[in-house]
Amino acid sequence: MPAHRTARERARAELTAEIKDEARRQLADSGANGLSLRAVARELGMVSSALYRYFPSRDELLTALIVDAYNALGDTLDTASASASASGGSPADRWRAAAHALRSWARTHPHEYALLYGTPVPGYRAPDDTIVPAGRVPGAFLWIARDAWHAGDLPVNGAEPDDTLRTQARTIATALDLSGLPEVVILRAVDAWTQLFGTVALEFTGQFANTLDPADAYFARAVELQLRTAGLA
Amino acid sequence: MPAHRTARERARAELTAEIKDEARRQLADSGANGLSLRAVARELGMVSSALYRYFPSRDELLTALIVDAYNALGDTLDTASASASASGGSPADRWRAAAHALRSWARTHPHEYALLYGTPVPGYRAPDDTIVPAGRVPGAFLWIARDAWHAGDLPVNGAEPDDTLRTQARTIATALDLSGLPEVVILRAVDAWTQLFGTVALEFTGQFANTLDPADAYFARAVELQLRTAGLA
DNA sequence: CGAAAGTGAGAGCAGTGCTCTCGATTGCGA
DNA sequence: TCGCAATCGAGAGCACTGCTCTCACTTTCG
Repeated sequence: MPAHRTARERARAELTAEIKDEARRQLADSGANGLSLRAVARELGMVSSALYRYFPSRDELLTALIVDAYNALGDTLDTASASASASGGSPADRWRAAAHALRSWARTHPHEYALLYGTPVPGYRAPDDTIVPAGRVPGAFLWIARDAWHAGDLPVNGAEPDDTLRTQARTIATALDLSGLPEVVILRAVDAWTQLFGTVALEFTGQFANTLDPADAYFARAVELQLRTAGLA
Repeated sequence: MPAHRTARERARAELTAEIKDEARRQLADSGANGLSLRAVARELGMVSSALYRYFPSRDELLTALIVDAYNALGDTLDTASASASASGGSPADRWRAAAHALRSWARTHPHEYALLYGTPVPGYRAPDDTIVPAGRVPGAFLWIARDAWHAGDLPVNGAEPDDTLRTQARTIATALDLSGLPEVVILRAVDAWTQLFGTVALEFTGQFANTLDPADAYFARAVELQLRTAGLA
């Protein structure tokens, strides 16, 4: 990012960032439904119509926030995974660290988590700019399996998938840079990711209320099951 | 439901039902965000303020729809499970039937599914009237495990849970009428339910797009994994 | 029969997303 | 350096929302 040339461009970039910051702030304490363009503008001391020079619609603003949130979550997971690795942890330890980081992020950023994995608000749309950052989240976990495989720590077993699943596994492999991994290994890692996601999603939507309520113990147990599913333990 | 006494009571019950029907219709093609009290009233030929005689707020209307949706989903799962059982299916077959029924319901009722398992919109609320019907959904699956256990089809193995998990498992047991089941069996069934939910949720929120896109094959595979997790296969 | 409760209509408040017009400012090419 | 064009903020306005309050009318029940 080079120094912005004209004063206008600099001002525009700054204001765009300020708008996103204020929007993130409102998102954090009112949720996506409560995010109001007018309120953002008000808080920034400008009039609402001026905001449309920067974001053509409320949905575009939300999309920008979604991309940022995916990246923030991706960074969090990468950091957790990397630091577990740096301190001599096994692939299983990395998975544990990343899994707990995911749960923790969801709990500390509920509205952003909801933005990513909650209701796809309007009529089913998946803006193209979101799919790459979105992939970083499962990626953080699949990459652990990849590294374990390359280190020879991962057994190849389990039923051979059929053709459909094989080609879909290959699609995942190319999208997430998992070349060389056998399809079975990929699919088992996906299975484990699915389990992890399910646990977090159930807790998040309150389905554990009154039963598994402080879900710490169950989550820890679920992570161990994920490790067995993925072949990491 | 006895014949309603006064004409007023009858009219009230009918109108309440009509409001919910119209609201459900709007929900089905606009989503929860698009549900407008005024539009419902307009469609019913009444004025918006009159609607508040029947539902004190938009949220109350939504809560009523949520309860109905939980029950509709619960009925669907029960039916699938029961008919698999009636045609001589094993517990595993019942789980398969119910699991596919769950996915199918989610796909055919996306907005209602989103209402149940999507963003908990405002600031974390779980109206008490929803928690019993909500329990029917995991219940439909845990009851399959319970029946299999009583039929002696379910092995008891796996690591013994610690105290926290034991008592939480017992809470689930009393809430869902699973008396007699060992905690390990309950927890393994919960694990399987978590996996199932995760698979549906990931597909639903579009996380499989461009990778596991027609998710039929992967879902079938995931169900088999659930059966092994629960000990049903 | 008459009071009390229930009901619908209408106006109104405060808020929303978004559009359009109108000056003012800025930037770039001639 | 000057002038035109692009960009920008402000303001008014449209069509909508949830919700409240008042007022008249009807039903119910003591």
